[in-house]
Amino acid sequence: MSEQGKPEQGNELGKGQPVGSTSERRPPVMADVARVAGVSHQTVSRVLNDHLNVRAETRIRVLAAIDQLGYRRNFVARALVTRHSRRLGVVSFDTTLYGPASTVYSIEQAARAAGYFVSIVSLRTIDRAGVRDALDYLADQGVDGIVVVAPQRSAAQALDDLPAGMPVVAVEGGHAGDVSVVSVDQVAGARLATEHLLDLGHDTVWHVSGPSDWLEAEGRIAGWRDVLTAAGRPVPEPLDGDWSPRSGYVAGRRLAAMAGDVTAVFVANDQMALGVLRALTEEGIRVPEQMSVVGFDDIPESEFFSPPLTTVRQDFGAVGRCSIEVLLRQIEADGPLARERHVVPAEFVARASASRRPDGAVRN
Amino acid sequence: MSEQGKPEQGNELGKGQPVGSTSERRPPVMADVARVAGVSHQTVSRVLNDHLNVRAETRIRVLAAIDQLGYRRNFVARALVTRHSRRLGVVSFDTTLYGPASTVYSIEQAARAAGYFVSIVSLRTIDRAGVRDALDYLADQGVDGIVVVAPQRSAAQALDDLPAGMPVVAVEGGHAGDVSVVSVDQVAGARLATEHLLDLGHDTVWHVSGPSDWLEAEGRIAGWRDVLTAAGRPVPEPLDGDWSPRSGYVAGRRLAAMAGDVTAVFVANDQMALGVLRALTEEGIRVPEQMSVVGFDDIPESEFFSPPLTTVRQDFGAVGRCSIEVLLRQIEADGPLARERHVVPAEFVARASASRRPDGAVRN
DNA sequence: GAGGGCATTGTTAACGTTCACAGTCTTGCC
DNA sequence: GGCAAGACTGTGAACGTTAACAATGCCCTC
Repeated sequence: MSEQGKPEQGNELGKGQPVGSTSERRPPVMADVARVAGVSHQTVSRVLNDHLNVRAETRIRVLAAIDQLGYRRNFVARALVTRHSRRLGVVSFDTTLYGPASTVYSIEQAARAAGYFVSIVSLRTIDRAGVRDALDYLADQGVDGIVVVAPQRSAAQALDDLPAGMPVVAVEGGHAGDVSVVSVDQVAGARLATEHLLDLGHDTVWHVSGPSDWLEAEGRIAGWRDVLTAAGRPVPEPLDGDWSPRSGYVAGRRLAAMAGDVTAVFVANDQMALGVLRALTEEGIRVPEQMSVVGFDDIPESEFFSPPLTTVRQDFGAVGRCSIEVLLRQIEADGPLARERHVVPAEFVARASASRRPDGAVRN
Repeated sequence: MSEQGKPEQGNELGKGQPVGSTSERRPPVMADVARVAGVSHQTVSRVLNDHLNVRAETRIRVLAAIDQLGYRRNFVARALVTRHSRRLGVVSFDTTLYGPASTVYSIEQAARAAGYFVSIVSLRTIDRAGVRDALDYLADQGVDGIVVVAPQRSAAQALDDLPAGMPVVAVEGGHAGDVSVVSVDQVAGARLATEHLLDLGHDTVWHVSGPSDWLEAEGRIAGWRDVLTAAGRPVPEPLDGDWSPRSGYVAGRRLAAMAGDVTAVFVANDQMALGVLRALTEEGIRVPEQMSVVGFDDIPESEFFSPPLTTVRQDFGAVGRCSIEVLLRQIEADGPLARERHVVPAEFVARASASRRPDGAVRN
């Protein structure tokens, strides 16, 4: 603002930016390179795209000209004519949470390794319209394909009305209509947790669940219930949470009030498990001596909870990599492929927060 | 793969996708709309861009045609001619960490609210070349501006050689050469934490620091050291960590071994503080009765640590919003502006992990 | 040495939009 | 009724790349 009369983008810091023969200030284009190299712009294009049938000597001359002019290819123009932007879209919900953040991270890594860029839309609230809008925006922006991290039922439904012909992969998207899906085996993971607790001699296992709209929450409930039912144990009413530590704390207070009756809890994620642990500690209930707690996710903190949390690990990295593989296959096929379903196994992680049923507990 | 002879993108699910008069399968373009509305393509463009001087009746006819054909504007073609993509780039390091994840999230929200899309590059490792490459890639992709979440010294240095003429804002970027910077006041935050502990009667305060390359770690050390020095207290050698709970745990073991001498610790982030708490718990050292612990960040979990963690809150949302404001100002000015510096204040959050100096402690 | 094939290069036309300018049609005023 | 100003609309040319095809030169074979 205090400069000499608004330099009007003529910033001539000696940035070493080479200029062509003409005194243009606009960045050089293919035609400029062609002129310098003494070839046609098409030959420049061929060199850039690694076409065969370019004489080695010509290639060298072109590369030299590119170097001399500091030429950089204009991807926008390229995208216009090829109809491919080499960009992928990602729609996700609250990328602040550990799970989505990790998934998106590995998606980005995998995409970039394959030469694709990633545009992100993070949704604050989840509803069908919001997801649909995000998909439309991304389609308008010309992405070649979209990964939808759609862990809610309502988000998964929005996949029914996606832009025609757009390659899409749903992560944690449940049995969404036509689209391919990559997800962690929530049901099996929940089974592992519940079986572990039963194996330790507990009569039954209580459950603090995630929000009812979430498919993951649903899967974890299903696995937990399956095991209890199969073992002929009573199935207590789940206490609902919303993934937050606070909601776990609230549930923990209620569990504490039932201590003696309750000896084992499977909590649907580690953050809520932290809240449960806190509530139990406050009420003077020792974990695992009086009550066993198992979480889900294996966030980096879990190992250092008091006590270290027994939990179920999700391999978010594998989920991200797999989803990109599937998506790129669709994009490269350039036509509808049979829908794929991939399930990444969950892994049980035993630590110190679950142990044998306390002797004093009443067997009913 | 098992379909009838490769439908070749002719998926005729009755998607309600309206088609033009011709039997083209390609999406309609402006010229198609113009034909249907009986106007020129330029008039369609004017309607779309809210130009004045379009008769109301004409506008209605054009909008009707757009609706009928299901026309969607091609942003790539638009970007080619306008030289503006309405897309921003974000370069960040390990978006799995709470701080970067929150910052990137709020950047994305703010950008989208302003009508911009966001392309992300997450760096796995930080070095000058990596950051420079990321900047170049994004510039090639035609973003209108870039936010660099550059909390490391080496990343901040890479800002010295960024693409000429590209608007850039550094988040947590320290005193990076020419570019505008938005950051949280790390030094003041660390002061608050340290002063609080001194106010509680502790003779001095130990410190578990972040990795030395990080500017944030440096700022927190500076604030901590300032306060101790100003108060004439001994300044213990900081124990280094790497932000991870595990490194906090390791530091915590060492602190536990010195219990009695050490009565107060300021830990550079909440995750490491968790590790410290765990180590102290294992060694039977009660917090805060025997040792006070203060963290930094106020992650959602902190409130539910045992004991709930006294810490310093960073308003990542404000940082993200502010950085987008600054960046958009630069972009809209379309020329170099005076560099800006914005500092977001940190907020002290008192909980239960810090208390008065234990009586038994030796005053040296 | 003629002809076919291949390697190599050039020419022209898209891609779908916006910009610059040139028209045409109103409208109001004298 | 004529005229000018302004409202409205159309025409042609970019933007920078790739695709499609044509053209050239060379080598090898017969």
